[in-house]
Amino acid sequence: MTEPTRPSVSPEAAFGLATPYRDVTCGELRAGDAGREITIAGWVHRRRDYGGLIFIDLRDRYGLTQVVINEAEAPEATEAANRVRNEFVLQVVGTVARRLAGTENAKLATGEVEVQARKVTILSEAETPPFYINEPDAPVDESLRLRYRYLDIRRRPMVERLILRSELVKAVRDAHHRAGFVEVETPILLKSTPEGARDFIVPSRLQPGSVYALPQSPQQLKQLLMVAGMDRYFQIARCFRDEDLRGDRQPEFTQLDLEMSFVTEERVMDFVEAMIIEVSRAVVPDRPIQQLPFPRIDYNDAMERYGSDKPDLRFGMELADLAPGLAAIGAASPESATGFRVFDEALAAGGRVKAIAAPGMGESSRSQIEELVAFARRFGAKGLAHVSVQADGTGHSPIGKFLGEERVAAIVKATSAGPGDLILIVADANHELVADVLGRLRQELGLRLGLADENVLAYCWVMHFPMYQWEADLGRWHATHNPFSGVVPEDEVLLATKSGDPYKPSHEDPAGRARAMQYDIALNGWELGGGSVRIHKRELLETSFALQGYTLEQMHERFGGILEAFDYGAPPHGGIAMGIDRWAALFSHQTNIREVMAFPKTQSGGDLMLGSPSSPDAEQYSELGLKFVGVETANG
RNA sequence: GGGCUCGUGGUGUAGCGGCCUAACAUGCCAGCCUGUCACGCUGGAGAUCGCCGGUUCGAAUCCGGUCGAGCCCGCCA
Repeated sequence: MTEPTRPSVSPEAAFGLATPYRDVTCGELRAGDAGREITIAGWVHRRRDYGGLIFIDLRDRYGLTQVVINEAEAPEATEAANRVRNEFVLQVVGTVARRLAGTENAKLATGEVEVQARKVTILSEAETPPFYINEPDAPVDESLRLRYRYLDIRRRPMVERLILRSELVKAVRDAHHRAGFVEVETPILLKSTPEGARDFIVPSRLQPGSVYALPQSPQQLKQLLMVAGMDRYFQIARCFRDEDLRGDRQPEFTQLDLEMSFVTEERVMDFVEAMIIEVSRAVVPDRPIQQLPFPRIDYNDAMERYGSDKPDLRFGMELADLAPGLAAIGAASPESATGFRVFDEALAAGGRVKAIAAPGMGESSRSQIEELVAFARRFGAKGLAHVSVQADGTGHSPIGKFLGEERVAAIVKATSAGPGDLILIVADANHELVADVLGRLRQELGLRLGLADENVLAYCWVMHFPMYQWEADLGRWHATHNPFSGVVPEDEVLLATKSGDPYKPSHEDPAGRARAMQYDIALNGWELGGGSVRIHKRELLETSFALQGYTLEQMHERFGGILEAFDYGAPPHGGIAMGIDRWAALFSHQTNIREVMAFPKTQSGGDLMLGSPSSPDAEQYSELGLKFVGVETANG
């Protein structure tokens, strides 16, 4: 205590919003405050000048308060107010008064009162802003918003989204602390982690020629924390991936990362589900959760029924398999099973013929259908057949002449389509392609047709992903999600190759049928997160890595730390990572995560406000032992 | 790496071969106005149409390139 005479300040005062510049914020005055002498500060939202009487709407993040300056009563304040323009920062001293009867503004929370100014001080002047800050609905060019992000954030919608995000993170932290989790920070300067995406690299000055990698996720570290006995860890972690951007992908983003020891799949999912419910109710209490407990769907079922591993369950429009109905009718001719060659070929090659029924689209014009065909082709479909269901329930189709009435009727029946619906059919030898194209069509049309209630939160689990996908060009298995994911216990025996040597994998290995203890959480058609129970036994991990084509040396180079740690007593453990940006975006009814990030990057990875990335200066180059050798281009 | 869309006063848009000496709204500036809240009224300033090149008698308008933003495919969970 160097200042023993300094009076102590109460926490109420220290925590309060009052400051030497203001007694109240712009959002809190009510009728009951009438008569108070106050000082208030904020930005000029709008100014209305009557000559002799000036109204100023003063704004801060808490709200808007009307200030009145009456020339007859406050000539000096009027002089200042005459100079005031939009976005000036003011301090106003005055009296809170009820507004004259009939002049209240019901649109404002503070609309019953106004501040009658005695003194107006200009704390800061302002240029005319490059876009409207006081009109939340005015369209603004994206690059202007990003270049002047500090002005964009003054706008109400951004304020609300950033506050919502803050509440989301707070609710997440509260839930985890209550469940005994410890929040541990992990390094940003890290070693390359085997996630599959490109790393961001940071050159080392102390060890020239060496680099750090920014974490794609704290995956290995959280497993090490389990070995370390932390038991329950979580982190709101910044992650980095050097891949091309999308509306739902930024080069740096935030994950809720968590890991638990001595758990099964069930136990992790139980906690995560309860946590999600609690967070949802805390942050968006008005939005109903469609189904509790969350539906749990096997990966294979999700692909069969929705054509997606992140199905939007807010609407039906499930994929229907047309093959059984067509087969029941028998061959159309000795040469053709269905009468339509495209279907015949897909089925003969072991592929699929599947369809969805788009409600009310039966009257679609030729060009509207063409647009759907183009959509399907973009995702690899060779074509898109359609059947429109007539008022009498019969199907009408350009391919009807090949299929015949009976088969068209079978298609209508298989899709449960009704009058006025449009059935869209994809046939291909590749069953994954059929699912993918129809899944994308389903999602697109579900949104276009307004089938998805925008208010509903439809969470669901997707489980039992295949452990591996075959990479034909590399001749090896590749972990579908995380290379540490454990295998479903009864499938452990499948972690083998036909050849018997795990280093000689082939497409026909039993490993291809093994299911992972892997679970994804989807929300309204977005992948919100994914996790797994990990392999904690070293031998099993080595087998799994071998199947993925890693030799022992490669294994040690990339995963040496964790392999060694596993020799010192690793508990069974599992966890999950969830996209905080996506969650906040979905809570805010946004389709782009930029809208819930304070300072996002453009699609080309730049920051228009600060001008990053930028060239290092000469000194930085030499300190780091780096030299720019140019970029290879097509024409040299 | 590729496809598509956009780029016109401060902002948002219109104009899409000559009628453009570029229109509208809003903002901005000045004046008037004592109860508005997207205040109102009057007047004024403000863009050579992202940039470079080409086609043409003539280009904001057509073509090519380039830069920037967005959406998407590939990529990425």
